Amino acid sequence: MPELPEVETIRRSLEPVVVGRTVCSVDVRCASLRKPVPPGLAQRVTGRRIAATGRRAKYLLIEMDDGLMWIFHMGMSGRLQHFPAAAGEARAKHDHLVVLLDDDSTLVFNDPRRFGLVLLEDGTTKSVFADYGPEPLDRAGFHGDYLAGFRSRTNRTIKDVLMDQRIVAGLGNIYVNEILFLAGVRPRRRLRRVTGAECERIVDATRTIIEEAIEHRGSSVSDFLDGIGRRGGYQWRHRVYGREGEPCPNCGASIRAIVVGQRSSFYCSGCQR
DNA sequence: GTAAACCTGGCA
DNA sequence: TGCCAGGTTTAC
Repeated sequence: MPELPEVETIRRSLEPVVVGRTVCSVDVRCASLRKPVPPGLAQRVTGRRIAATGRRAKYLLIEMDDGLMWIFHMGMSGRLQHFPAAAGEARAKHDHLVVLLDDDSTLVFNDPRRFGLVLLEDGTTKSVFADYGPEPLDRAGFHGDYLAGFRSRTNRTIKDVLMDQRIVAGLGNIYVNEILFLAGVRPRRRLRRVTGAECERIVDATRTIIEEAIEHRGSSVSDFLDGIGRRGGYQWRHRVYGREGEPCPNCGASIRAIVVGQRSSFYCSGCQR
């Protein structure tokens, strides 16, 4: 589910209802996610106040008032959702973490497939973000020359490169398909064969698509919900993702589906070279 | 590089 | 019943 726009949407929806709240308790109902939930997590956050929310790549950050960073990754099927006091009692299947706040509301991490992650960072160990590339919306870090600079270092496809979190952090399968359509570049093209001008176009398209997607509060392809249970709206605006056989919005040709790097890819053979 | 692995659920 | 899914890591 959540790529950068979805995680940012979750963050924005949670911020007004969780910042300033104090954690009363944490019920870890299932600790076996992609990695085990850190032992002692409940003890370390209970009694602490939530100072801020943040996001890095596809990770949601909850900053505690003692500087401890509480980090969530949604994997493919994770949700982080806030429930007002009255609604807090009903527990659903796959509710792995239930956080009780001091206004009797709850923050619940639910993840059927358990590909998600819950982490704590206090600055004493190597951060999960240590090897991560720039944010796609960071003009200073992610620009045409930066992308072009990888051309001589790799023989990978442009799609594979854009999905690599060490090169640019936060893009996933949906948005890379959309970006490459807007930039007019086929997903199977090798980065080394992509021109400098095309690198610029790809960076521009990235900005356009990601900003649009955030504006529309992310894509609910099957079941994405934000932090207060709302669906996103960007799925209705996908130009190619999931649209095999439908007409290209530009030229009307039939959208094709192929597999690139084991992931479904969609493109228009008329508009993308 | 490429495939398989980790899981569950939904759909044809 | 089999295949597919927004992600990431690990093993040939």
